[in-house]
Amino acid sequence: MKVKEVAELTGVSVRTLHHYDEIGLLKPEEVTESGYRIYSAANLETLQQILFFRELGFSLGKIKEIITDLDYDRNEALALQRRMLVDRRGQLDRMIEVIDQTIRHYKGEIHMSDKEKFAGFDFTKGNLYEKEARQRWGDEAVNRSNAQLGAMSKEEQEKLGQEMNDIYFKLADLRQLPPESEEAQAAIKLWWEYLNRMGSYSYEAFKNLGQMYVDDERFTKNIDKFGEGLALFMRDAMAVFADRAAAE
Amino acid sequence: MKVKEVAELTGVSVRTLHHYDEIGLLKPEEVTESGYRIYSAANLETLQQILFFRELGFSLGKIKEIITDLDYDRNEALALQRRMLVDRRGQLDRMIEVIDQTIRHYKGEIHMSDKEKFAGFDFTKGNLYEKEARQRWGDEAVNRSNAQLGAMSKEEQEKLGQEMNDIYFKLADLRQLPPESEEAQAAIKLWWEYLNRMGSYSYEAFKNLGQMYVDDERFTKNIDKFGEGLALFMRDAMAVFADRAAAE
DNA sequence: CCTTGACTCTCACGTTACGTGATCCTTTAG
DNA sequence: CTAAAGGATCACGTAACGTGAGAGTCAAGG
Repeated sequence: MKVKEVAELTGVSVRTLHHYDEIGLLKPEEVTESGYRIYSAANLETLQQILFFRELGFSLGKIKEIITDLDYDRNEALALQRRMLVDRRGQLDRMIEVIDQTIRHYKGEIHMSDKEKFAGFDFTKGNLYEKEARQRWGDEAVNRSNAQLGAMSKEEQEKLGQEMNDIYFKLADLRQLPPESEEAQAAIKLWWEYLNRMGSYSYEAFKNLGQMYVDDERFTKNIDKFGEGLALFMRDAMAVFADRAAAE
Repeated sequence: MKVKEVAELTGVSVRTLHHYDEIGLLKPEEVTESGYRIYSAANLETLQQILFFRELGFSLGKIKEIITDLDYDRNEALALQRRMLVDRRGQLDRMIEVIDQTIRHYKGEIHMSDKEKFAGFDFTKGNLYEKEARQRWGDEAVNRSNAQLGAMSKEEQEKLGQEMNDIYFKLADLRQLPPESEEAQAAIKLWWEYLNRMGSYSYEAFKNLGQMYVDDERFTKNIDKFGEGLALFMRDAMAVFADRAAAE
């Protein structure tokens, strides 16, 4: 397929395709000797991936990193994109809620604080890659959770995925603070509660899981995509949390 | 409130506030003699509006046009924003659907055409202002439709609003073509069908409605916000459509 | 009163992701 | 074989801020 065809099929401009070629994000499978770009079916699939990530607010640079990642897995990516889209939808829901409130506010039916008026705008802009360690939790007793997940409704699954995202983001935001700080501990408590909804953990297991986040580089790598040093931070916070809880 | 306070409350950066001041989009209520920007509660409400429109993809220039419009009505704007957010959510739903399909496609469970793979990406990017003439249709027999609307479920209402939007956008895209062209007629047919779901029209009434779009400047103004000359284009296309249909 | 740290201001250049011609070459349909 | 349509490559333009740099301001504490 030539540029215009691709452009019309996908809705992006020809210039955009040129641009993506220039920056090495999407190089056409073939270039004729006259210089024409020819795109293959595989190219189209890559483009689809690119567009999904772009819609999710990733910079082209990040997208390039992601899709040229050596162990990039399309299926994993799709699952991730799905969760993020569901997240986005949830955000929109909240914004719609805010609008409804605002309308009622102007009607004098209710009162809204300034904070509430902007509650819909907490864009998780720090676009961070996920790739979710959960799939890789073949080690710990976490495979149970997958079985559980299977038994859950789609809605419940989405809710959980969203929640997990939120917790990671929250933790990433706090990672400069000392792990024993109140905020950190409050956030890590959410993580504890989250995990325990997936299958029960002992304080020991929780602490060990944290240790694994830094010992096993697969975990480290994935977690740190939410923010440099997050794995380390989580390990420390989880240890503090477990120790304190056990001492009670 | 000073800049940082506003920034933290609303989630925008200080630089962004500076920028909005620079381009005259949001001037602080007051500036101290030392040059500090002081924002009022009214400023915050304006900012909320700005952020909603921004989230909906409007350029800052457009937003400025909109909110400095003399007969700008906050309540109308909120209603409009709500509809557009619902639209966006619908788009996300479609994208999620596409992802689900794609996943199944890779699993080999189903087949997807290239077209289907990009079905979620028809971003109605031509960000155009609506303000919806419907509210102003006190003239024609269209008040009936409002009564009907009242009897409809929220979901149905949203669906209709979305559909209307889509039709306007489509027509705006085609407005350079001759009104009797196939595409134009196909699009105007959608409009005919849409209206007839709201209450039945004679071909005569339909044609007259089109004429009104250019005669009554309130209509013209509102319609043309979807694109310069759209009202004129619609009148012509509607006339052709009505004449042809009546001739059958 | 004075210092200090947290804010604030104004340039002013940098960045991202393309848009928009201008100019020139290829390809394809009649 | 000759347009018209599509493609290519510069190269500059734009939108919406980000990111220091350098300098003034303000409230709290010593």
